[in-house]
Parts: sequence; structure tokens; C-alpha cells
Amino acid sequence: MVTILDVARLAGVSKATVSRTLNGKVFVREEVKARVLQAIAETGYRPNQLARNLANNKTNSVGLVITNGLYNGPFFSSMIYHAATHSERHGRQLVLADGKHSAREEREAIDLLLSLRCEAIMIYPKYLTVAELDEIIEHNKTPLVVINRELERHRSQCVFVDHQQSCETMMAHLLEQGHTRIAFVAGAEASPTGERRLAGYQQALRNAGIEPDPQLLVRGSWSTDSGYQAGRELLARKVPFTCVLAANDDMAIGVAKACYEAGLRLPQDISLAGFDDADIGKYYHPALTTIHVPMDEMIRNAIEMVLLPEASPVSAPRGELVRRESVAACKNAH
Amino acid sequence: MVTILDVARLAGVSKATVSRTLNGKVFVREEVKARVLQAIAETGYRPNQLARNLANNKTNSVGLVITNGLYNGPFFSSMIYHAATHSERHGRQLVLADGKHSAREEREAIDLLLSLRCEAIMIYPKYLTVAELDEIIEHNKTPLVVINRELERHRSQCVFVDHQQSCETMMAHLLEQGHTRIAFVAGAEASPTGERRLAGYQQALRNAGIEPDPQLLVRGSWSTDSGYQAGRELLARKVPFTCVLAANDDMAIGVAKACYEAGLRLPQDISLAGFDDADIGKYYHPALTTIHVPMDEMIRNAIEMVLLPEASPVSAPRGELVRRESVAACKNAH
DNA sequence: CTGTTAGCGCATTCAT
DNA sequence: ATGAATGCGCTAACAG
Repeated sequence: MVTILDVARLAGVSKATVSRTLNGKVFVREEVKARVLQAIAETGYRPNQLARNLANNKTNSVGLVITNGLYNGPFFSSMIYHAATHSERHGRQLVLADGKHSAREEREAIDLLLSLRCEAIMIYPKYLTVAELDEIIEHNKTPLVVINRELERHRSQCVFVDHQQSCETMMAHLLEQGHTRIAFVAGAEASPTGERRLAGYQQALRNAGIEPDPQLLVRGSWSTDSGYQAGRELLARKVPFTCVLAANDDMAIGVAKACYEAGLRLPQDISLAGFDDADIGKYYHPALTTIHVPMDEMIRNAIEMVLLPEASPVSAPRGELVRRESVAACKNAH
Repeated sequence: MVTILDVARLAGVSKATVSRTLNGKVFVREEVKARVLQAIAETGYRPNQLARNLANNKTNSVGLVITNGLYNGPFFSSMIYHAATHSERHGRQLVLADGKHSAREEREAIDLLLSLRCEAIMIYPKYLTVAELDEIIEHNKTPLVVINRELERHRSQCVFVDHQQSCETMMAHLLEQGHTRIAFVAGAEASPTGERRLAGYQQALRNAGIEPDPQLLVRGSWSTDSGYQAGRELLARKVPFTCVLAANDDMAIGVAKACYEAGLRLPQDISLAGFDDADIGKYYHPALTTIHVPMDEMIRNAIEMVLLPEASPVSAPRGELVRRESVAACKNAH
């Protein structure tokens, strides 16, 4: 591998001069600069970022910890997309680390990013609890921001949306359409997001004077397939309902498949709604009513929090109802 | 930041000893080791990977260049997922670099990864031509593998599937179902993948004694929305067709939306098929007939090629027909 | 404007 | 088994 020294020798200058012409902070005589550039071209020299970063004690990179198994779905691919875009916008390289399947591994992923000397770290936690995250933040010097968790002790180190209230917004819409027998496909157990959405569902029902019927509740695990299974389960119970709300769009689409298989029409026979506003929802038939989670804004906020600590704190973005075709007025409504 | 020296001092040993207990290659007296570990715990020391990598001249990382704007779709999210999984399996960290919007920027992304001293680099090119890729491979010492391009001069540095023949396989199925008026929604212009699929479409038609009708061909740009527009365009032309083949699943779903809007039923009125076997296809209604592109296998091969150069070369995986519900026998068939 | 020197933090000789 | 010294490739004073 050709180093800066090789270039310096070939150009008949010192390493420092090569470094200078490369970094352009200090003036170098045009003639000398030309010789150096020439030597660089001839040797095919490429600065070693490792050495550079070590010398500067600065890496120009931000890390993102998420569970690899999740990259796949539309939700996380959108997250990675925005993370990469906004990192780039701030001149930083995005480094991904896999949180895998346990709190310990999520910690290790953070450690890896820390040892890589990322300037800042973002984490979309799956296993680490709020208390553990608080502790990690407190024991670390590098800026750390948690995505999708509310950290009461660290308001400037988290971005999130209020899932419960988003769900209540959705429920208000559903109830307004005359639905009262609304089934709910919950997210994975122990998922804070899932629990908040479930809580919103139950709260909205009670506010409307309706006691949640356990027969109308079934648990999925976020995947489309789990939504499909949940839909079948719901149908098999033979309890009446006119509307299904799934805790994310993927599961909603799974539910739709189960309905279609049972010969039901959407939205004429069953109304359906989800959460997240995945791209597919817009093109699905019928187009899926959902709650838009402002991923772009969340990630942008997260990156700015962590890269521009002096920036004014931003308010939590809110989920927004997106009315499309999959929810119709309830025909049985009196 | 606490360094190895701080730990050494606190433990009353030399830096070398700390390094040794950390790397475990050389024996260290248990008692001393314990003291060192103790000191590490007390100081919260975390080895600096930069320094470590520089000293070892080795980074344990592999780079992946793709166009950020593409992260979003199911195709690329699946790619990133598998890339991360297989890198991990080989103990390597995946680093993403954005190829952005031009050949120059794709080159820069490679350069970045090179300067980061990734051990190996994978690229899913969008703008760089085969000739340029050949040249890049020849001028570089670090292993480089190109995904989704056939490099005749570098058989061991590329993984790909034969899109034309995959398309012919699909067409054979469609023709077999009695369709003769088959519309085609092509991919983005100048996309080799798109062109190969288009060529397969036309070739299959000619082989069946049917002259491709330009009225049945419309160009999209891979996105669902472009598929939707293409579908509307097709319908607006008022030329008869019984089947639409889209160059990827996203566009197929866009076409489906256009059909539904026009009051057409799938597959009774129009058969529909796509490519890539995106997850959604399985749950779409009707479930989408498609060609499975073995992303998992491709990426695994790519990583092994580049990390285990002595491994025996693998044969190109083939796209496989996945028959589902969106294609029905042509009722007009004589 | 340019060369010299001294680190950045760690791994690895070579001695002991 | 452990310590001292050297170097990885580069940047940043410090001189001149």
C-alpha cells in the first residue's frame, strides 16, 4: 500500500507538504502542489482514513444500532434510508450495527460503535429498557440518541411519537365512521410501541363507553404473516366485528389476505386500518388508511440533536391520520 | 478518553501487558490479568478500534456501495439485510456507502470505502458501466465484487442472475396460459437489468411467433408509482391485452392499482406478473406471480468470493418462477 | 511557504 | 511472563 511518505519522496517534498496540499488548510506553492498531485496520480495514493482519523481523533461517522432482522420491513428500510440521507447531509458516514436478539447484544453493538469512535450514536432499541438506556447515556461521553422511546430523564436524547395518542386519533376516526365492534391486532408482546398502541385502542373504546371485548383482541408479532394468522384467528372466532385495526401496516395487509380468503370484501364487509404509513399502503387495494409516522422528521431531529447539541430542542412530532379507502362507514351503525 | 496507558498505570503494568490480556494470544499470569481487568473495569476503558486497526493494518469490515435513493424499496432492503447478516457471519462489520446519482459519485463511494481500508468491497452499480467496473477492479488491490452485472473479464468478481432468461421463463408460463396480448412495463431506461428483462420479453414473443406490439410496451422507472402511471397509460391506449408483465414487483403493484381503478378484476380480467419476489407479493390480493431472485444466495456468494478468494467458484444462481394467483388462463385463448 | 518533530492509541518485535 | 522500544500512516505544532 502506498503511503504519504512514498508520495512525498516521489515529489521531493516532506510528508507534511503532501498532507497540506491534500487538506488545503494551509497554502502550498502552486508549483509544489502540482508536483505533489502528480506524484499522487502516479502512485495511485489513497489517504488512509484510519490513520487520519486517529491523528485527528475524529471520524466523521455516526452509528446506528438496530436489529438486523428488522432491516427487511418497510419501516426500517425507510429508517435506514433517512438515516443515511441525513448523515450524509451533515458530512458523516453512517455505520450500521446489529442489535441482534438481546439486550446484551444491543449493548455490544453500542460498544462496537463506541470503539469505532463514531462521533454520535443512534439506537432504535428493541430489548434495552428505558432504565438501561438512561444508564448507558449517563455513563457515556459520546452523544447518544434513542429513537422511539420516551426518556423522561433525558429529554434531549430521545425522539419519539406518542403512539397511544396516535392510536386514539385513529380510533376516533373509526368510531366516527360508526364502528363499534373493532378488532385489534396487537404488536409483539413486550414491545413498548405495541403496548402504547394497544393502550390507545382500549382507552378510546372506554372513552366511547364501550368495554373492550377480549374476543376482539389478538396478538401478532409485526410481520405480515403474523397479521395473516391473526386475521384467520379472528375470523375463526365467529364473533362479529365490522372493522380491524392492526398495530402496523404489514399486519394490516396480512389481515386483508385472511379476509379475502374468507370471501370478505374490503371495505364493504370489513374496514381495515394500520399504522406507519408504509409505502405499499398507498398502492394497496383498497388503499390503506393508516397513521403516518414522521420518520424523516424523527431521524432528522435525532441527528441534529446529536450532532448540533446547541440546537434548540424540537418538539415531538405527531402521528397523522391518513384517510384512504380501506375504512368505510359502518353499515350496521344505528 | 481513557487509553491503554491509563489502564496500564492503574494496574501497575506496561501497555504491552494490557494489550496482551486483551487479545489473549499470549499468556499472562492470572494474577496480573485480574489486576488489568480490574483496572479496565474501573476506568471504563474501551480499546480504540481506529488505533487497533491501524496497528494491525486490518479493519474487519466490508463495504457495500448502493444508491441511497434505493434503500427504500423491498429489493434493496432485502439486500442490505442479507449483506449485514452474512458480513456478520464472517465476523465483519458492514459499512454502507451511498453511490448517489452518477458514475463519479459511485467511484467516490468506492474510494471512501477504500480509504476506510475495508477488507473487501461489494457494489451494486447503477451508473458505472461494465467497462468502468473492469477497470476499477484491475486497478485495485482490495477484493471487489460486483453484484448484478456479468463481468466477462472478471468471472470471479461478480454475481448475477440471468435476467433475460428469467424473463423468458416467465413468458413461457404466460404464453402457456394462453396469453398472446401481453403488455410489458419496462424498467428505467439504461438499466441493464431492465434491458435484459425487456429483451427476454421480446425474444420470448418472437420465439412464439408473435411480433412485439409497441403499443403494448410502456416504460416505468422501477417505482410503484411509475408502475401505476404505466398502467394508466396502457389502459388509456385502448389496445386489447389480457396480461401485464412488469419488470419488477413494485411496478406490478402499481399496475394493479391502475387496473382496479379502471374497474378491472385481477386475475379474471387481466393477469399480472412481476419480478423479484418482494415480500409483499405473497400477501397481495391476488398473490403476485413473480420470479424469485435469490438475493440471499447472491449476497452469500459475493461475500465468500471476496473474503475467501480460494473458495471454489460458484455457479450463477437462477431466477425461479413463483406461480401464485395473479396469473390466470386466458379466456380468449382459442 | 516548507521541513522537522512529536504524537494519536495500540500491537508487536526484542530483550530480559 | 513482562517491559521497553518501534512503527502503523497521518496531522499538527514548531521552527526556519
